[in-house]
Amino acid sequence: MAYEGGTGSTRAAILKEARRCFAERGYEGTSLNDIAAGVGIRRASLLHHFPSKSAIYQAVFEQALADWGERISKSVDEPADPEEEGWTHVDRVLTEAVRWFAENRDFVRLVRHESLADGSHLGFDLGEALRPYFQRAVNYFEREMGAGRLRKLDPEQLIISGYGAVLTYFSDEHFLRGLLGRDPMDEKAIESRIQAIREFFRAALEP
Amino acid sequence: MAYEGGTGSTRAAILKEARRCFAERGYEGTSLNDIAAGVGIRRASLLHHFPSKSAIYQAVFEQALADWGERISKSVDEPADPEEEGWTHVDRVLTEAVRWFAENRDFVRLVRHESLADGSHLGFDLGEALRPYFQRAVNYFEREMGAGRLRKLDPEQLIISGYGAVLTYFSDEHFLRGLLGRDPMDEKAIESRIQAIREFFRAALEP
DNA sequence: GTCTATACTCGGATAGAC
DNA sequence: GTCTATCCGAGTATAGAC
Repeated sequence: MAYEGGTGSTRAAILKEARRCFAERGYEGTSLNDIAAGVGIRRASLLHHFPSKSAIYQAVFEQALADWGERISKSVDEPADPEEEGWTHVDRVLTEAVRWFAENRDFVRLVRHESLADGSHLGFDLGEALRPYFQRAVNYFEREMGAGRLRKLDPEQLIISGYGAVLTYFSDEHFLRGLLGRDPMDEKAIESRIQAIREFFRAALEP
Repeated sequence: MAYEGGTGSTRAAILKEARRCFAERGYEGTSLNDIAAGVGIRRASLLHHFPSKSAIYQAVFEQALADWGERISKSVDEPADPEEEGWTHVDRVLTEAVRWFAENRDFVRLVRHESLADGSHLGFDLGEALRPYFQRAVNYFEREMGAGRLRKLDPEQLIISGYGAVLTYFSDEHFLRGLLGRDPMDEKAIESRIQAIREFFRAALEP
């Protein structure tokens, strides 16, 4: 749990703006001036709240991963018709996940920048940190495929493919705008994307 | 066509090393010192061959896109059993493409860094530059799906999904190593990946 | 074509006044 | 907690000798 002293609001504002900047331009592409300007304070004042640039980066990730963990718990554990199984269950979790990514593009771009880098700015390994979630998903698919409720495919490879197919759309906005010649992030486009992902995975997974 | 004067070999060495560096650490993460050290000359000497850092970056992309165009022509036009159609054709082109990406990971990482960025370092829009290839693929899928030789899905969305699923594996090496707990790029792992991609798309596309 | 030397800018970080 | 002032290193780019 992060320390919350006196005026936590400045710290929160810094984290918010830093997340935006790091997501947009990556670690090297973001300067303390960029963050400070967004918050409305001076560069030196940032370093009253955090000891260094990389400390800000790490704090942004701690918060982002906490949000992610909370969201996972909600979607996978909590509600859910208990008889929900096979494709119906996958479809619901997938759809909720895609909607969350669409609404949290900063998170997606942050993760993608870090995945593409060599991890030297983050104090820990992002892949290792996400491995428990990954393993849980692998176990789920193994069970459902073994029971014949989903088509038999390699679960690890399936999840990696899904990860790439889903996250790329929301991370590479500028590229897709050029490729498609239209705005890939307006409401209608995002809804089309969600439906396309659902149909694609249904075609691949329904036995 | 790029100018080739007297000692083209230094220029070529610079481009080769620059491609490696930009692919590994992106535009901001690469310094002229990094490139110069790899070539075995001094920073100032780079600027005898290219007017600026961004000019080197642009030249790297020109060359990379030329390689890409050449490769596309070979695989799509040239050989091919003329009666090859439907999934059989897609499978061959897909497999050849994935193998090429596996062997040209610098190209993949270069493209992904640029896709994730806002395009301000490149003199042109990468998405627009690739649009003709994209349109050609879209037209192909429309034809085959219309003829009932492939399952009907949205062609644009399908290609974007494939783009994300295929390229992510070869760009996010460090992340995948942490996620899987093993080397995702050894020969066996890559062969498994290729087979998994083929099976996944076969499941989704075979009518 | 490559080098050294240098100019200039920017980024991260610290010291100390208010 | 925020500021100004300052230090230091790294980065891009240029000038000019060899």
